[in-house]
Amino acid sequence: MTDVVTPPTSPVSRERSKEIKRLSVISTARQVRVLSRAELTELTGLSPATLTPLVRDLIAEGYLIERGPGTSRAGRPRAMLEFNPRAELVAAVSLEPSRISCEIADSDGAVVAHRTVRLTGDIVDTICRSVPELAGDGLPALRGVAIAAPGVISGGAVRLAPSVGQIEGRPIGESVQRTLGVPVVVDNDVNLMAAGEHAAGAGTDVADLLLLHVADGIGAGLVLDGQVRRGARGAAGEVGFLPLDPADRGHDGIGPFEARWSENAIAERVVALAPGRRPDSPVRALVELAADDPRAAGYLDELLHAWSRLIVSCVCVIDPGRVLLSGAAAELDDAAVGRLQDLVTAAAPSTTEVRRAVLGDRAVLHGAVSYALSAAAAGMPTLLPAP
Amino acid sequence: MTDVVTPPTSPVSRERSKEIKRLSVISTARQVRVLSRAELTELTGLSPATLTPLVRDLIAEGYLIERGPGTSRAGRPRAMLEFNPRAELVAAVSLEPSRISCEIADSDGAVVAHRTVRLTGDIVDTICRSVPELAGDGLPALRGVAIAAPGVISGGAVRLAPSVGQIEGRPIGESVQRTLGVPVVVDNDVNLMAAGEHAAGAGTDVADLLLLHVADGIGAGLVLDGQVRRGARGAAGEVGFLPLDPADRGHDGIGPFEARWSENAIAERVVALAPGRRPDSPVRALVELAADDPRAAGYLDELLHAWSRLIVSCVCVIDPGRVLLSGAAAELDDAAVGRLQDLVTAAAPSTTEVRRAVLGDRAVLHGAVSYALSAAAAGMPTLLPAP
DNA sequence: CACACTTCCTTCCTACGGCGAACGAATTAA
DNA sequence: TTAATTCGTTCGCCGTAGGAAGGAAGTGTG
Repeated sequence: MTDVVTPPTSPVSRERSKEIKRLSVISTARQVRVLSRAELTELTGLSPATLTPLVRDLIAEGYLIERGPGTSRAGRPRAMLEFNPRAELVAAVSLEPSRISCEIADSDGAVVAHRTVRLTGDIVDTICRSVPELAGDGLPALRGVAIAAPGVISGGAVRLAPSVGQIEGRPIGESVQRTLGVPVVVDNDVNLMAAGEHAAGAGTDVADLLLLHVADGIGAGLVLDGQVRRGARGAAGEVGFLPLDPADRGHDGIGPFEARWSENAIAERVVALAPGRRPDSPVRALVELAADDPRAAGYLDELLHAWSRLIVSCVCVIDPGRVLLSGAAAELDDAAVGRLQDLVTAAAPSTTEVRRAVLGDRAVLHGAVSYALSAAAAGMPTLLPAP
Repeated sequence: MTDVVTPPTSPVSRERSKEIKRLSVISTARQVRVLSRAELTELTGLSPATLTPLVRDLIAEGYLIERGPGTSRAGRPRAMLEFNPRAELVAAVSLEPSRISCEIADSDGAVVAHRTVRLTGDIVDTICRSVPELAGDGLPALRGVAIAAPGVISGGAVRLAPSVGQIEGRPIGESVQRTLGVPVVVDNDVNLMAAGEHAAGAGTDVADLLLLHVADGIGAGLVLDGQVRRGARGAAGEVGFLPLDPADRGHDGIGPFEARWSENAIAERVVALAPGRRPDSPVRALVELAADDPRAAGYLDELLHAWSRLIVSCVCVIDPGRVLLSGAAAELDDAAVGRLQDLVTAAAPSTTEVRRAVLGDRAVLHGAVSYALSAAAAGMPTLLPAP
């Protein structure tokens, strides 16, 4: 069948369209989880005759697992196929100040293996060693690597400095990609969270959303038309720099808004209101204080006003339709979220839902899974009719 | 074209991939204008054998015109093909308060025919009658219709009222589409301008840009990753609502920012500075005044500060990389634009170019052309290797 | 001027993949 | 047991893409 040195025959569409069909079946199966060939026929629009050999291949490759016959009223029962999430593994790497956390997850976002290593030596080397070790015998199923780089949210001088460019730009991603031989995506953590909430969290039902992450800094991740948008220089979502109050001043890498309304700033005020140990969750602490202490309630209201103006600003520019509160902002209780919603509704030019993000720490992981899987399907559009 | 009940043989990819190749050739030719088959081979990745019959068809259909042999160093000279812009016509319809202007343009944006009619009777009827009349015997070449609806920029109570929904939503677009049988896109004029500048103006070299249009109101059109983005409810770019100054108040459909810094508001101040007739171009008048009058210079500086904060806000949210000044904002002279650029650079978290839009009145038309042509190619992604 | 040489375009032909149709399989209803 | 029904598979036709080869139309060189 395969001669030696098969001359690369066709540049484009024959193999390509075959692969498109493959991916179409895979992604359908990934969504539906358990289905029969007959359902695949309906959902993908492919003819049964086309599906038979295709499904055979997918079973052989482990993507699909044959289950027993399903139920049906009459006629031959459907032979059910189950999607095997383990057939596609993804590595999510988080770069933190002095260490690297690395997780292997299946396409459900279930963590198969994880490890945290101190960062000694070269980042690229460390990643390229850790990932295969962790993946173990699942390595052939590795479909992609997503690397979450800090620096946009976490503030500090690194944020917009050239060093970030080195991390976000080619070097790391391309090096790892060359070594491991799978698609690699590098992005900042907030963008990944937004992708995660879109893929598996509080934004699965919409095509546009904005995730507002409040931590040491304030940043936003933006999903428009189903895709994370990074802007021309990757600085989209730098909402901590919004000039909402002429009195606020930023300094070296800290934007004016986040200088006053980030988790850090809130923590200081909370300490002033309730002297004692600096709380781990200042916003939660503030919400609790506000129940009894009028001064705290007043400050909370100030805070909500500030955040609402931030959200309204984003709505005016890109109209996300839904805003997800993440990080410290997710610690607001229902009443505070409701208040925020009201403030936004009053000032925004377009209906906008405000709610908490739901994935918490797992958002980055789910985002990484989503990135890596869609990187595998990159450029594979819908040649097929919509389901 | 339409047989009686043609039994649909294959649902999907066969015809589709053929059409993709067609469009790939057409769009390549549209860009390059004059080329040979050999160049098409390089640019599209299609094999010469595939191109021969395809090009033959395109010549027969008028898309391509055979020109004489081109020059070459050695070997058989290339038979040059010229793209015929007249092979694709587009209708651009502008809805204005009490009239409709309608233009037929070729794919270069050259106007073939135009007409303005008073709006009497039904909008849809008027459009469906005017377009074929204007197109005349070019009607078969009509590839799409783009309808520019006002209401986002022009302020007034209509802006976000339900009636806009009726214009922007299904009714008009779908009705016209059904009657004329070509793709119809409805959008607001600022979005079309942004698309126009991106396709044929000051943004052809970038994938992201923001067009800031100052008129009676202030609105922005947003191009991200090469596409106009409208947000979840089509309200992206409503930057007149930005809450940049707590003191500013909007009222019924007018945002707080534009209430103070739109062309209208500027005109009032200019009249106060230089009593007399209200100028047609208040910004230009202001710039001229500022040369001599310190008070005018002071106000101009205020204005530039305000606009710069507006621009910076947009940059913080979506990082467009380039901002185009349109409408009244395009009347600034070089010095003022430079000043604006400096102010933006000082406060923005990401490098951002500020420059004037270049298409002026023709921007909407070019945007309409771009919309209509890409609507024809909708869902036709790059199956082919990048040029 | 003849001859190679180069490059472009076309025609021929083959291999391949999609899918229509027919068929076998596995169950329920009668 | 038979009919009816639905599922899945095999067969084979057909359309198409593209490799290979060959004509076409020039430029250089002896």
